[in-house]
Amino acid sequence: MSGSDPKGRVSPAKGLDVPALRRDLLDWFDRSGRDLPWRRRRTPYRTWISEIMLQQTTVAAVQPYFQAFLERFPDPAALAAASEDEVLALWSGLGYYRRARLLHQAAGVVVRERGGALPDSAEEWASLPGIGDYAAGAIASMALGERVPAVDANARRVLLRWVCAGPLEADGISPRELRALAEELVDEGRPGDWNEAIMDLGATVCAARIPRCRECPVLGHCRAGLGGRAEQVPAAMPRPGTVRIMLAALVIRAGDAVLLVPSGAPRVGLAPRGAEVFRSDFSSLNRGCWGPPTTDWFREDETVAWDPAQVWGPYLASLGLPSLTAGSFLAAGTVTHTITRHRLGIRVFALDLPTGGGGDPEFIKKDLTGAIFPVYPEGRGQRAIGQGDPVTPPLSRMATKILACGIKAGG
DNA sequence: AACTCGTGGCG
DNA sequence: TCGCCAAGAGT
Repeated sequence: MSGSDPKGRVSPAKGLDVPALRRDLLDWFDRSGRDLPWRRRRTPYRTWISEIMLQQTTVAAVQPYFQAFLERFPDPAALAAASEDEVLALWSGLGYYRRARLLHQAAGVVVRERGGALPDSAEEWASLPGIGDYAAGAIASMALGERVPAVDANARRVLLRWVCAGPLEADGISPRELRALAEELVDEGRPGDWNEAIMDLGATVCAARIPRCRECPVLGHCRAGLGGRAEQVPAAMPRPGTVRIMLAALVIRAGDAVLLVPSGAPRVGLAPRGAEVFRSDFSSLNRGCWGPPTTDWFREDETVAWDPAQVWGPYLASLGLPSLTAGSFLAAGTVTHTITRHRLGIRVFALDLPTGGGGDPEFIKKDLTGAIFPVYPEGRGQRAIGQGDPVTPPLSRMATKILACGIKAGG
């Protein structure tokens, strides 16, 4: 099954006409490659930021974040000098917040241990936090011209389709063999363009579902495509099923301020009767981001009643707030949100505290070691909730949804 | 080595 | 509505 090069060594190229394949794909890339912000001006730093943001994230979602991030942090020194909170605030809504924390850590390493100079080889890049084999290869090839592959899910799918007629064959190819194939194929003169071309092909033509083989510039080189079995390669990996979860969140407002607590803070609020705790440790979820206080996550059936006074009463009493009746709470509605495989139903309650008395924001801040931030009602000045305000802690999208629900219901 | 970590879009 | 997918890395 393996081809051989002119010196007779076994080659992993599996009979591909490598020169013709390179020419056909790069010609297509020159004609049809995507025009993306990080390609307009190629620098190692810009490539680094874009590659981290693009992990498991669509191009459309990344674009506005990329622009704002580079404006605020134009170089590694600026990024390293910022607080983690500020980095996370610019990441808010993008998801996978660990990426932002590792990026910030890596900038610190670059400044402290390398005098601010970014690595100049894939091997050195791979030693930085948050940089794996893929990102190291992508940055080194695209921004430094090093002849290394960048094997992400796109490249893996494209290469397997080229050399395998069906899913069983693809299943027989080890990660080592795939890596060897990828290394052999990288164009000597244009390694970065080659890697980008494979990813563009995978994103726009050689898609995971419903590949558009009739539009493919390299169909003639593709065993799976020529056999009409591209969609079956590689075989889908089994995934854990989704889990339905319920929780409640409390939006405590005092004037134009809202109470926020760190995402890893202990949950507050009692379990509704009949609900089974699914998860109570959130130390690794949305780490570094803030949001309104919430309960644990519960499994429940439809009959469970969430009485806000019962759920939140003891918590509020522990803060020394005056006793509150059920009428003090506003049932703001239910928000749905998905976090990886968890489908959340969030019952949002709002509670207005009188300002100027025992329940003013400073009082809350002191007793909860939480933070407060101003609320901007929807439509006023076109500002999202808390976004862009220097006192605003980083928020996850989940927190933003909860706040929007509570604020909207409150008028 | 399986599991975790966010979010939005699409068929 | 729902499952699948997207420029992965760390543990």
